[in-house]
Amino acid sequence: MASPPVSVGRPATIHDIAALCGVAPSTVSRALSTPDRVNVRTRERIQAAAVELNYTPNSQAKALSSGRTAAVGVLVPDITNPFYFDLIRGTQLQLKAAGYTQLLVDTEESDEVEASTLEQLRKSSDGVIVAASRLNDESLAAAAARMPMVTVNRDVDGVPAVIIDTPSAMTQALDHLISLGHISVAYIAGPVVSQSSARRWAALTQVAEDRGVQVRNLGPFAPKKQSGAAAADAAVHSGVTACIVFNDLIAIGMLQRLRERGIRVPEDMSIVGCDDIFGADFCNPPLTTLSSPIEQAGRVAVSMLLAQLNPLGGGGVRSRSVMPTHLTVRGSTTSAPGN
Amino acid sequence: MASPPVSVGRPATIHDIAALCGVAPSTVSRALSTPDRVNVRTRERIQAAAVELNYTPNSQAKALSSGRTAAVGVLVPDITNPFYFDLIRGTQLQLKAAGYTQLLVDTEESDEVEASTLEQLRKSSDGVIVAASRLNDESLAAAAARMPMVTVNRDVDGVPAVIIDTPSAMTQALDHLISLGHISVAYIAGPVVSQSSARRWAALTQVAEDRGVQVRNLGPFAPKKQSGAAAADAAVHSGVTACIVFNDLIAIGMLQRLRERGIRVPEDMSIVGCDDIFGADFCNPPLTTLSSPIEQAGRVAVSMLLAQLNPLGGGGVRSRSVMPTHLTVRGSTTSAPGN
DNA sequence: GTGAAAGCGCTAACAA
DNA sequence: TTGTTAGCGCTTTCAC
Repeated sequence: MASPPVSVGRPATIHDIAALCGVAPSTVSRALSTPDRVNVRTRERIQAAAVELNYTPNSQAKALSSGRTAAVGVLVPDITNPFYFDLIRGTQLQLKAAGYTQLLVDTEESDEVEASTLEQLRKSSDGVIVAASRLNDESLAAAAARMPMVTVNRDVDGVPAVIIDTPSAMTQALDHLISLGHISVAYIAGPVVSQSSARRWAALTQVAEDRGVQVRNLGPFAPKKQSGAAAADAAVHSGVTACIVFNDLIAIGMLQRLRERGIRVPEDMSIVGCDDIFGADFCNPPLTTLSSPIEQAGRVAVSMLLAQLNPLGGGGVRSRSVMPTHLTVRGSTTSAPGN
Repeated sequence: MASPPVSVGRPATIHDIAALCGVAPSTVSRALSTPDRVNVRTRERIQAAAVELNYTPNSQAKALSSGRTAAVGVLVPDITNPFYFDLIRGTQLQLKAAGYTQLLVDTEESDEVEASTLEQLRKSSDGVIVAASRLNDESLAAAAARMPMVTVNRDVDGVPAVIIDTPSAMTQALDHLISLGHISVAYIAGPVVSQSSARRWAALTQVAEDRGVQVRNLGPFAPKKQSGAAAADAAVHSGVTACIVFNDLIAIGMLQRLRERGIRVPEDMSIVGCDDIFGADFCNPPLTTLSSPIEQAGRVAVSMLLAQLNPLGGGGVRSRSVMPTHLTVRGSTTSAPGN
């Protein structure tokens, strides 16, 4: 690589290019952003000059005058929850491909942080993707009315969403347990503000009724591995022989606790998690769980958001996208105790 | 909360406030950013009006005129590597506390992506934190000369850095293995472009020489769990009885492979990882590994960067910060085979 | 202590 | 096709 002939001073602007080419700055602007609206020869001169001067557009200036920031906010409640890695990677890849910058924010499971972040992002981004929002429906709908938004794992009227196919998931999980002979099952609930958790419980009770088995609700528990101990104790105390757990973080914590207490999984207690996070395949014992294409969910969310931003012809804007789920069975399989 | 008396139209600007208060826009600007340069009474009127109009400064405009973006880029090679969760959370918390926005980018283990990201961030951020850079020393130093930078786990002349205390880490790991009777140890190397890996190997050979034991270098391996299978096979084939592994991701992969092959850990082979990532405590068997305060490393990196940005009085700018390490021993402990 | 005015770098009418 | 002219919302001299 030849050393670039850059004047080491301040970064080049369209004015520098304009001067070098003997044209007006606006022509440079056009040549660079709408090339077909400019004479081929001048365009090429300008593009060459841009390269020579090592020009990079100033995104702030662009944003200020155009009103578009080319940035998208991505809000997750807890960045240390592995569930969000794949989601984040999905959004990041898709956003980058579309020329957008991702502004990732960890809202720390707090509705206040989430609300203030959204307010701030209203000006500094073109739209947001909100995963597992902790806001109530009203606040979320209000925020969505003020800025382009796509939610993930959260269904609110009028807000485009990517969600997991919960009914199918719960059906697969419960049927699996039933096939092992379980008739008394607990649902280990997540945070009360988690719509995912509520949806899972609702779906589960429905299937349970249909199948004629007992399910009981235990919790709520924070979506952390540490919560697993309390959850495990509660499950054991309740006398159930199997648990469907809000997420794998809690489920893995339960596995650890049960092992400490000498309760064997799955011989004495069956556990089914949700999400198939990093770790679910190598914990001890390996965790049976509900898997979904999360990275793809991230990409879909981005596509839906960009469709809102650039409503060019073709199909309308999808308002709801349901990701498939399947049960991943791991470890040894045993009948329910007493069978 | 009373419903805000906001005109639902476009967001308020300092002009709106100025009009409402009968002062000049510049006075509003001063009242809001340098309050002491404004008469107490006008200041209070202005601040009240700002609240009433639900004013939020436009960060783009601020950036354009002031040259400061109040944003900091954070680059990691692979966002799905749990090692970076804690780091990212550390940077995020500290940045938010200081009023900065975090721009997180996954550089996908690619030096090109990293370089172009840095170039782009030069204009759109006030500085960057680069974790485990895949750039060569020259490029990285050049980039650091163009913009405020702090590296994590990467030591380059003239670039402020937060690093792990590698010599101590390797000493602890090797001494632990020696105390179990091992005399033939392999180092499972990470990517060739990883300075961390090189540093660990260098430190390890030094300690090994001092202690009079054999260490051999196996690899390189990609820092992914999938690489663990090849690494495990290589280790077994090499005849060593213990491995010190570049990172926990690979180490966990090795655990899985060894278990498949019926090779017991630690009875037949001892494994020591690095990083103590999510999963190291609940994998099977639990992983003995080297732990460091990674979230704190993130916070320290931010502090060092902000010190560069606001070189106000007090101490000078720290150019190097070394995080402590300790060995976390997990699982059963057994003597080396043959002892 | 406050106002007027000149930009920051770019886009977007509107003319030419 | 290209140039001219206004701004986008804010900071920052420089006067008053």
